Amino acid sequence: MPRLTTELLLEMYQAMLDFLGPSGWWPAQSPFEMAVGAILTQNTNWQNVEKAIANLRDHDLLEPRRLDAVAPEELERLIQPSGFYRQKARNLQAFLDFLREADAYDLAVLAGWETGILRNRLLAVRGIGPETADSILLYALGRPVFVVDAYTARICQRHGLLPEDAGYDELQALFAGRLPENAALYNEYHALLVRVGKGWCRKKAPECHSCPLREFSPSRA
DNA sequence: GACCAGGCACATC
DNA sequence: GATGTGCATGGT
Repeated sequence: MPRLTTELLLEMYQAMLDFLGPSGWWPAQSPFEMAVGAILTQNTNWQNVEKAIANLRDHDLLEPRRLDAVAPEELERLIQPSGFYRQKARNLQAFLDFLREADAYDLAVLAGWETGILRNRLLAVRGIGPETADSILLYALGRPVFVVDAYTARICQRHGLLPEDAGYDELQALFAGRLPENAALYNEYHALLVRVGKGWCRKKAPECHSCPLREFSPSRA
């Protein structure tokens, strides 16, 4: 197993960035829209999420107070294309409950919260687990929190960067413990990992020969 | 028609 | 604490 250093992680980052260019994540017009997208994209293709977001936008509902006033059946209908729509309607409502109770319909209010406290509060919301909480913290709120997902795990496993049984927290610590605490870096790093995962490090038929990370293999290190 | 997608909650052992 | 299962749509 290669020794995992800050230098190696930054080399991987640069290799992906050189090859793919900046990602421009997260595609959204407001922090609230990003948070909604983070909930809707759980185990779901982003294309389907875009349809649900477009429905909400068409009804001028990408705003906490108005979305909070929508009937559950109507919310289910609008987000139906994103799949798991009954679950996700409940989850969105739970998130809106949190915002209302925190007096944070204006998400800028959350700027006054310490990151660890806020993360725990998000994790207490039904439907928000580690990845969704961290996505909201990083992409919607600009906190330096490294987001881990299925692609991150797969890439790390394929490249022998960690034991196969590593969990979310270990995976996160692998990056966060070695990289400078920088939200912009974490943002782009995660986005690049997802793009590499989609493009090359697929479950079936991986395209390792042309992968931007092909030089970072266990055999080389 | 099977497989996959930027997870999570809940039940069970 | 680990493992299994339901949730649901749309693209490949």
